[in-house]
Amino acid sequence: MLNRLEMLRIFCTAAESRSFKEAANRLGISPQAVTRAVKELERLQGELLFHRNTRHIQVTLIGEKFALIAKERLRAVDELFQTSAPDSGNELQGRVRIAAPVGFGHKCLMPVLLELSTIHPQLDIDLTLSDERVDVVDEKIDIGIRIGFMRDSRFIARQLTKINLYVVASPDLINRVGRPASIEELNHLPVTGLVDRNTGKLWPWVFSMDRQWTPSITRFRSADAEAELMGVQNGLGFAQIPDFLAQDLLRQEKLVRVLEEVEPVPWDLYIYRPQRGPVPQRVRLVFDHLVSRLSVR
Amino acid sequence: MLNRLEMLRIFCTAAESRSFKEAANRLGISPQAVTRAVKELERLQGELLFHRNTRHIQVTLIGEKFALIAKERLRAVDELFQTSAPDSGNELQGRVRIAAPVGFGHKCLMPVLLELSTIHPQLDIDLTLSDERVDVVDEKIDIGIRIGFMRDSRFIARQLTKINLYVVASPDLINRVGRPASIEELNHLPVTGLVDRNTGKLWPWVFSMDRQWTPSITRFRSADAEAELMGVQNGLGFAQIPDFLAQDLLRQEKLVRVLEEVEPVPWDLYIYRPQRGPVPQRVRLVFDHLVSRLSVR
DNA sequence: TTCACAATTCCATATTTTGGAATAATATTT
DNA sequence: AAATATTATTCCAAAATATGGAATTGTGAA
Repeated sequence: MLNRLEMLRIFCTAAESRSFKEAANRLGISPQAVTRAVKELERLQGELLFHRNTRHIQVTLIGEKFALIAKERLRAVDELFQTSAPDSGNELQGRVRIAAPVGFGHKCLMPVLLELSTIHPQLDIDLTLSDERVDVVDEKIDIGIRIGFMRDSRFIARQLTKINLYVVASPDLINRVGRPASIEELNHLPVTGLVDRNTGKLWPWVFSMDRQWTPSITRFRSADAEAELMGVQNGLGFAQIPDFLAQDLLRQEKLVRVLEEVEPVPWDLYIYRPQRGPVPQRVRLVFDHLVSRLSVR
Repeated sequence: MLNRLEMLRIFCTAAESRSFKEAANRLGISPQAVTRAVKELERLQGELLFHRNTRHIQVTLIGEKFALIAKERLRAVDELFQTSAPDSGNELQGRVRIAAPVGFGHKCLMPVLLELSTIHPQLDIDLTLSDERVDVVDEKIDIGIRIGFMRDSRFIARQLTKINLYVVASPDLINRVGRPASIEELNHLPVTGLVDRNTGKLWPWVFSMDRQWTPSITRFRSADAEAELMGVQNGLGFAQIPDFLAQDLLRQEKLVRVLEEVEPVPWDLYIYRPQRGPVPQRVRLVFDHLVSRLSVR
């Protein structure tokens, strides 16, 4: 690893991640690369930067101090390469780059953005939908929406709403196989699964009291939540899906909610934008609009 | 050029040099690399950083401003990699260990070191002269001088000067046996040989177009180039010796240069120092002084 | 205990870097 | 004015370096 800048970047990201794997995902590189970079940095510094074994990492005291300084200096150099877009920041005109989870984007964001676009036709909305969280994306956006709070001073964040997760199935499936009375009974019922793109594995279903359950045998699986939802509508199996995807279908009684008594505590959805530089008028406009339209009342 | 840190380093050095070639020498890289790095940086910045043609460079106004900031941030990052010196590295006092080839050491290095020692009497110069490969790491050398580039990222190297190799003999020997008109004729003339301490064999003489010739019968041989030179002065035979040993004697007409038309391409002499750890002030001082006094003009 | 998974190592493969050779352009010398 | 020398540049084959899949090791959880 001769590229010291990348070395620092990897280290700093790792220091803020819960595992090298997570850091690797955020940077869009392989875990091996993280291992290598950290090791090399440790060699250069002559200091252990992480306590780690095969199952756990923990940044050392020295590592933490180093990360603090390195982060700042890294930012300073990165800044040199940000081609200062000579954009007229005070116009209500121009591009606004937004990133959000796929399902939420389709169901909730699009309606609001379409509305906005009608009111302000000069806006050029650039929407990136992805369920992964990638640093590279964060660096190139004006506004982001994601689940979970972001502890990162480079961004300012606001809570938008809470997301409930429902276990649902189509009415005819329930007629055929009945309702599960407990989490365990899911093992004997047909289910569909949502694939985590990072790992290729299924997302575990979550329930109250931090209980989890991961489907083993599925009737259908996909990394696309909406494809899964279609499968569920057509009676392929039970699924756990977020409220914003389910609401319409529940109201139309095309889906039925089950296991309501063990539903997990709702997740928080946040909207955030980078702190960097002056915030162009148009970004503030879109940000404020999204906050007001998507917030819990 | 993916390594942005090196890109900045090259650009900053170029901005302070009178030519890309000079910058390349100072960094121990090729001029092509400088061209490439600057070009790439210009592409990234979308700005012309140098006015230049094939004979001249001139940093632009924008380039100069950029260099000013970049230099500072580069320094900040570099600093992260200088492991905090627990030893009194910041004094202009203390030992500096230098390794160099014997002949070069006597003729070229000593005058400069004596001068340095006068200016900075606190310096303790430890000079190791040897024509064998020295293990720079094990021997804890601070500064080394050797022929040929060292491709080892643990060191930073700079080209010092070029070394020409002359075939010479004393005037009276030439009167007696005449001048060789070709390399082959050396076989029938008295020669002296220089022993390679590593192998015990004679160093081959080198000529243009990669031709080599190894003495078989010699009148005198030694691993000490200056002993050989004395032999040559006293008419023992022809010898191939580096310019810095011959120059004075040639000027005084105590030696005569022959076979000038087949002299080899000059060799490059490099000075280098370990990258690792903090570079003590005194080492930097000596290094820079040697570079400035021993460089090709 | 077994299982699952993260960190790591190894290594073949892919990518990037490198500097020599050739070229082009211009300053300096003849 | 012509010749010479030098420098920036481009191109390309070779060398150096980075990359990630496969296998290994170790650990926490079931």
